Amino acid sequence: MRTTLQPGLTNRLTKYLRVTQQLIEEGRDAVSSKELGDFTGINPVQVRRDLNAIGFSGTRGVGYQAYDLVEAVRGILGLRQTYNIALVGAGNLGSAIASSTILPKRGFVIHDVFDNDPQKIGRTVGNVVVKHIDELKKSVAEADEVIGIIATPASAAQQVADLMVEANIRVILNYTDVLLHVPPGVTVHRIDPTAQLMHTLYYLTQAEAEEAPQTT
Amino acid sequence: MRTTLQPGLTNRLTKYLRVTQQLIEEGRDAVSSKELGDFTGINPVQVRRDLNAIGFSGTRGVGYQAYDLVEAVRGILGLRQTYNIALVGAGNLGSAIASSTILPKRGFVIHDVFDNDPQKIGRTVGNVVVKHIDELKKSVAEADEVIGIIATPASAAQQVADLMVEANIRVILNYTDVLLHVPPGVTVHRIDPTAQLMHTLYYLTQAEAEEAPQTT
DNA sequence: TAGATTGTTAATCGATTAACAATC
DNA sequence: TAGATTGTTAATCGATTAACAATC
Repeated sequence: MRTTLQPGLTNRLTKYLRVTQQLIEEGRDAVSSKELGDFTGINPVQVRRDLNAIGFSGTRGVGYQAYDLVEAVRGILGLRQTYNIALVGAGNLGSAIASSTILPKRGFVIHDVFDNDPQKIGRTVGNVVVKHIDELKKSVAEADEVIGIIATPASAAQQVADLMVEANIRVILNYTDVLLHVPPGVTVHRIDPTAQLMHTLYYLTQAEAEEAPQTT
Repeated sequence: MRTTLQPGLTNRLTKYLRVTQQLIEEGRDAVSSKELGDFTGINPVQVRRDLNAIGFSGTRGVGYQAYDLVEAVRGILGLRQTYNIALVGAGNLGSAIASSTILPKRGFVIHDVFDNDPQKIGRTVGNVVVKHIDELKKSVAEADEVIGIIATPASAAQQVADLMVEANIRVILNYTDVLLHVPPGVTVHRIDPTAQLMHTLYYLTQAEAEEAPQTT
């Protein structure tokens, strides 16, 4: 019965979701389209149209009920389940990711951590005991993991990606700056802040204080 | 003489830049609009139009000369200079960021690292000696830093942001999931992979294997 | 009541798609 | 030559902007 939503719309919905969740943590009850626009860089009229499009109404003069909004969007995006994640790399970066609450708060669980350094196998990062990378395929199958995170040195990234693809991982978060080559059907997201920096600095230096919303 | 380019265009140019730089590292000489499109999620026709718009031409049947493309885009975006960065937080995440080559490769130098933990002051992360957070304002002024990175626990993020604003930092990279409140003129970029994950998972589960380009 | 904010329309603008000639 | 890819036009689609009535 549910129709597939447009990419643009789902993309924006995820942004409203994260901002609203954070505002709730600050103790907020209602949120306006203007606020959502400010924090996401999306036009407030577009925000209202989007919420309308998913059948969610606000109150004139007040805004949208924050908690209900979160629930509505989670339902529509099919985000009521949790997802297990396989993390490769137990160095500083991997440890930071495994210990952070950002992912678990949104329904993502770092279920397994892998490394190839014998010194690190058996140690605990976050709540998880580090396993040898050779066990990746087996663990991924057992825990039904579709998401993999690469937090290794750049030199190992493609090799790890290959292992993940072979293990049937469908979404890869790549924290290195290597351009991973993967077959169609596997999605790679590169976590690299420099694009945003470059874009912002262009406006800072060239246009001196133009627009520059608090993006993503 | 130089006109300010459209936000959409500069945003896309930064993506072409990073992809092309990486392809050069792989030893590539030429790059096609189709490849740039695949790795950035941008339509190849748009890629060609954009490169045309900045006066950069390719060779039919071959593609665009990679090195020249990088130089052209860097020139247009005003990215020939380097920028000093103030990083706050010398834990796992801060250490990982300070040791990574991603930023220096693109002209961003982690010039100062700060923490408030006496145990960490004086230690070296990356190539930098950790200073006490109280020295932030002075160091930022001395090294002319306009970019700040927050890699602290979430509970300290807003406080650090306030210090950065006071020190005249103009662009903040926020690795926590706190929604920072900053005055107009200061841009915040939140590094949070969950929006991308949620978007991709929607298509993976609802629409089973629709589009899903290698974004960013 | 007055202020704030939603809901909605119309106009404009920017991006995507399709199609194809030009040319390396 | 044949294949690949650029350069460019026209049509469509989606997002932004402006403007304002409705209503809490």
